[in-house]
Amino acid sequence: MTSERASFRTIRDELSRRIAERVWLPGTLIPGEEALAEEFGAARATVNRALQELARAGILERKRRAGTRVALHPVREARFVIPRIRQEIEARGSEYQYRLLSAEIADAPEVICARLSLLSKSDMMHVRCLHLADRVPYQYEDRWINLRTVPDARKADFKTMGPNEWLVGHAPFSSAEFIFMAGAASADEASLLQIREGDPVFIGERITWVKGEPITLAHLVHPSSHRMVTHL
Amino acid sequence: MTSERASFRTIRDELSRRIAERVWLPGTLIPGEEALAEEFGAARATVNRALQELARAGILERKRRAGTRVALHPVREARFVIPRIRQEIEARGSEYQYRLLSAEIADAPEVICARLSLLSKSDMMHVRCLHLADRVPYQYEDRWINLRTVPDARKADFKTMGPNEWLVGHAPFSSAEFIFMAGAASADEASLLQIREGDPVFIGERITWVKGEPITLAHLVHPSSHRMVTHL
DNA sequence: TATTCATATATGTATATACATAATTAAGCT
DNA sequence: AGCTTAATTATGTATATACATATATGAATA
Repeated sequence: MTSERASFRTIRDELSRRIAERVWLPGTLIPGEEALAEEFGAARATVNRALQELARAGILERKRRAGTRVALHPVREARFVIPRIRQEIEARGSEYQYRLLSAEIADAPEVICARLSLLSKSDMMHVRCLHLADRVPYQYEDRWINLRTVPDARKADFKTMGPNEWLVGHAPFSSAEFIFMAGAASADEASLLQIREGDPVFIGERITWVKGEPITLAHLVHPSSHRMVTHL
Repeated sequence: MTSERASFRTIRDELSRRIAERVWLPGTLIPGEEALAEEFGAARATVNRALQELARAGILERKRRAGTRVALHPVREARFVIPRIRQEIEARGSEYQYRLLSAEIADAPEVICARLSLLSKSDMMHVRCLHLADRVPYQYEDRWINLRTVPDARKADFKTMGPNEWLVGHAPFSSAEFIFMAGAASADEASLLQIREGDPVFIGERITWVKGEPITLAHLVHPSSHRMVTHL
């Protein structure tokens, strides 16, 4: 059809186009891999790769023996980059600043333990800090670190480097949970973020694990001017 | 090594483990495809597939000639499902209810046009509606639909079906932008969501396009009890 | 020293082939 | 009819091979 060389990208994009432009309506059974391979003058493996990518993106549904059809209820997914505060701020062309508020070994409250599925309250490090963009408060971070899984954190110096940045280099995670929500600023948060108590704030919570063991729980508070943007 | 059959999953998981457990530290140059293929007793293509998946997940960085290394600054991404309100509510075991507030053809205000990069204010459909979970307000939706790209929307009956649901079936999108933020409830929003004016709300904005043409802009407002949860 | 160029090399992709696996359909049996 | 079993079929995966392509490296050159 196209004079171009067959490529899984070409095929993927063409199929994607047919779906977007409703040549193939949702629910339609599309031709099999063999047929498409012939149509595009490509090998079945090449078509397979294209189809797998589209299935992974959620716009196709594939089943053995039954064939491939255009997703009827496309459970589509979007991605967002897991923000790393320094990069996020510097990428906007702003100057990044960091201020440590407190860092101490302390017993974690009930709530925190429960969130991390920890039985013991002890061996926890509590870090509170502030991230600024162009000298304006950008994010208030309240973090608990599990010293059982990351004992090195005892020796970490959080005066110059944020716990996030430190953890990235010392304790990679294998799984994570992210929660985003809106809330009202507490008195503490308000004074730190230079807003008024009760003002809306954008809150991100992040829990990370390695091999099922909880590493850290971060509670991240932004003033309501913050926007989390992502594309598909 | 393993007595199992070689498989790109086995290889992927094993490499993933080595990275998570810091056998290979960030920045390390890992063995080439040939070497890994030999180690796992698999073909290079199989190793390649495993490596490509890990690279796509952001934990490996690959460059031709230079080889593959463990990402130094893992720009990791997480995914979230693009919420479809009815499914979201029913998945929680709640009863979904829908209430149309208004649907009319109207000129869009400056702001809306700008967001959609539209020159003309006209040919727009403005829909406002409310989604409830177990009879409690769950989301207030304020949506503009571009009738130039989706003329069928004139004939759509938004009394029984939300515009989101209708659009899913009639105008698939090829690209989208999502914005999440916190805000304060306006008087209108407050009375609809049964909260007080000024209370924090979680706001999602969604713009979709087909082939570069804007389809719709949705402004979605949740009470602050709402949580957007996602895993990695 | 700096620049250009050729070369080597690791990854990227395409292909034919083969077999595995899930799931539907048909056949056979009670 | 109801059940079990076998054949069929589309996708899933693995492999050997071949060539494409980006790029690091060192050699040749200005």
